[in-house]
Amino acid sequence: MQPTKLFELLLKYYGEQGWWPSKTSFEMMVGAILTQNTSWKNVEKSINEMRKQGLLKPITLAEASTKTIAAAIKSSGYYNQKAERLKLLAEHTQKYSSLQKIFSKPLPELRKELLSLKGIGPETADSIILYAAKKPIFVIDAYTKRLAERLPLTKEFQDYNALQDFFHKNTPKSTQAYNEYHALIVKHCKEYCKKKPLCSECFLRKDCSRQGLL
DNA sequence: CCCCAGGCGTCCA
DNA sequence: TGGACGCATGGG
Repeated sequence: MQPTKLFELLLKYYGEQGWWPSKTSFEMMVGAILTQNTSWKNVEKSINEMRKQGLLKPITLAEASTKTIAAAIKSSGYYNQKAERLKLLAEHTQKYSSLQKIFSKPLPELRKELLSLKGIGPETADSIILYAAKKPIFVIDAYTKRLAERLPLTKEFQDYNALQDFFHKNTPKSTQAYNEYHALIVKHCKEYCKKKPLCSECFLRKDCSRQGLL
């Protein structure tokens, strides 16, 4: 099946998702770190607690102790690691006068800079580039790999870069489309891709076989 | 009791 | 370069 066709089907079925759920770019970045290998439900609690304590701004977060931060984000798990990494992110942001200055860099340079920060790997960097900096990059996560493997969409699903290249080469480059596409994959997988037996119940399979796309 | 959740850094062959 | 492992809470 073509990636553009999959996008069309998901969009028609679920409608627009309007990601990322956050009020500011910095809050988005905080959420991106907190949600690493962690359910979004647990992250929401942490974000709310951080908001309550005024920790969602670079200035206050950079000045808070890791102990304070860790206590606030406890529900997200790995709280000692994540507290340190959030603090480093806040301090890095503070070094520039604003996030806008960081985000205005060319995409490859921005990606390299994000990847140099402790706790920001490929997925987190790409999420930030897409949802906070609003530049066109396709985010690969566990859901995307799973869907690509189970449909199957392609054989290039083992390696992060290979799967990302596959999407980049086979879809029109669009921030808005990539934003929706990734959100739709997550939405879909949360409902249908948790356990393998459910895959046969997935509406994509019915549509695909009906249209001879599998 | 188990497994999983919108990963990443480190270590080791 | 790639596979194992630690990190840790909350829900099913």
